[in-house]
Amino acid sequence: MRKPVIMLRFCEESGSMPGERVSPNGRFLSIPVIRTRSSFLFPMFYLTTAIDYTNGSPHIGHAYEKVLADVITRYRRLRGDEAYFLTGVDQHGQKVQQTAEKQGVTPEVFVERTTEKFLALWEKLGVHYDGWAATTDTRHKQCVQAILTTLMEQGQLYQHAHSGHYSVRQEQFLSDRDRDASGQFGPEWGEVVVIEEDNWYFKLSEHTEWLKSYLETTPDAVLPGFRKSELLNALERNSGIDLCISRPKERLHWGIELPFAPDYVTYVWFDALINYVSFAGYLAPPDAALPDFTRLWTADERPVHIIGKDILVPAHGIYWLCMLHAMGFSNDLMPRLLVHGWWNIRGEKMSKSTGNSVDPNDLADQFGVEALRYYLVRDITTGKDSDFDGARLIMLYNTELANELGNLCNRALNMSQRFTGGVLQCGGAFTEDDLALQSSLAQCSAAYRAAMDDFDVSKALEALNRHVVHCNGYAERMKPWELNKNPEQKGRLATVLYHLAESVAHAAILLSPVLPEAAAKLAAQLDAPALTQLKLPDLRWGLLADGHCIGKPMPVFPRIIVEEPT
RNA sequence: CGCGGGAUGGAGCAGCCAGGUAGCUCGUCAGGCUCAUAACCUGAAGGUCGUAGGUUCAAAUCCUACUCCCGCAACCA
Repeated sequence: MRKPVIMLRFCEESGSMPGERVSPNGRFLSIPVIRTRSSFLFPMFYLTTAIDYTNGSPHIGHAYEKVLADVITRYRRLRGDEAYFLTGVDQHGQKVQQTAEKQGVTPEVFVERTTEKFLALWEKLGVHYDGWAATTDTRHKQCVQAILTTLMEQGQLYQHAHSGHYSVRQEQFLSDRDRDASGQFGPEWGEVVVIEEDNWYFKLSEHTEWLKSYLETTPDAVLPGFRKSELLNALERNSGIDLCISRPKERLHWGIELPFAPDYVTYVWFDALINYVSFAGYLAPPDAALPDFTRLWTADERPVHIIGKDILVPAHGIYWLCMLHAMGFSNDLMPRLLVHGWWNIRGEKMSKSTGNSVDPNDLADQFGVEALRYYLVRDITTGKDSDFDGARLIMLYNTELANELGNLCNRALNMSQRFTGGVLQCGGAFTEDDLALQSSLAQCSAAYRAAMDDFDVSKALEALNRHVVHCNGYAERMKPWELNKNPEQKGRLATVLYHLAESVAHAAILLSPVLPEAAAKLAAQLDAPALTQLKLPDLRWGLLADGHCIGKPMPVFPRIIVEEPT
């Protein structure tokens, strides 16, 4: 069975100009302005997702992974780091070949159609990647072949004849696991014959001892930690087995040809996994229009591969790390594997066959992109599984965004407009309540940052929300609407309103990795669009200047109204 | 004895790795407010943290056994 591969892409290189960039499908993606720093002192943060297999339509799990990667990338830029985000599609393989045949089109045409669905979804969801990894890309093929050639020269590959049971209908070898209870191969396999076939193998077994010690001595090799024990266990059972890396062309022609054996194509993982380096500029000629590999792939800021728990073992945790080791990558150049969980449906694994898959396109249409993005990173602890629930999506959006943050912005700006003509005054003599609010902001911002650094987006949003709630409580206690009735309290009124507006400004910035559009709207209503250009190190009390005039309030998060079923 | 995860007030979760008054959101009940997107704020009820043992001054947290739920089970070349 083929499983989806995940990849990540990267950020703007230092020195590049802000502006528009043409995406692979010819659309324009706006690229955020990156504050440049010395590339020698500050390595780039390189993040990849799995590359999705183009044999079907994207589902909620695909969307989750890409939104998570997008949020993390945006956060790293907010931190002031440079980042590069690579994602893409895995287009080769037998299933694609078969499905294309069924539909009476060439594999090229078929993958182009399917790839378009993914591209359209990422654009819709505001997933802004820097690099697009499509495995049919010539530059990728050249890299795969160059790596194979080198490994061949180094004696890492060998030819071997394998004989076994082969299903003619399914076009695959069968193992004992495929036998039914009576020990026979069932009718679903059609005619089963015993054949012998030559193939090429990678000496995986020569690297497993190294892998074991690498995993045991590297705390952040696999995140979250509990996944590592699973991997180590699998490794125990896996030792002594090499990896077949070829398929004869008579069975599978839709793939990358082995450079030293033209009758074969490359096995999926030896093709797909390499995207992480091929599209990062590994072994690429200077005119390939790819990033500078030495800037992306560094020991100071090791790459992060975001993957689903289904492709940790064996693909990424064993094959990929061993492949890199064989290619000469040292321990301090091994990528970190950030393993996320799954969205289940009513407690069960999502599956097309049971008809319980969820279409992210429909969700975005129904509830809006903002609500969907927020839900996908808010209602799951990174690494664990969660249950998808439309009612919770609505609840979280309505509660935390509409009622709490949206309403805070709305009431703060409205009072400023009505009571002080929209003009803010920083105030002076702070009361205990003022200082408590400032302290809450500082604490929540710190908690937000710590959680985001741990890739725990949900916890970060919870911290942000905590300050918003504090602000609403502050408003209740300070009662600016009462202060407004007493001319002698004008100064006090201005100070209170300033605390609320300033908090909204901070909240907008902290929210921006998750909801960039909403953050921009909040900044616009504060009439301070430059807020969106700030970085975390710039954040301090007093973002809004004394005398600043804010704009008119407008609900940024209109409540989602659920119609009662009759 | 295959592997991993989960079992925490009505619902959904965090906390467990680095033991020390059980926390969050929703829901429920009562009250307050009226600037605001019928939004906001305060208070209350509600939990023997799956079961049984063990370690400890102290266990949701560490150890052992067990029960139930979920997923995976490489190699499939």
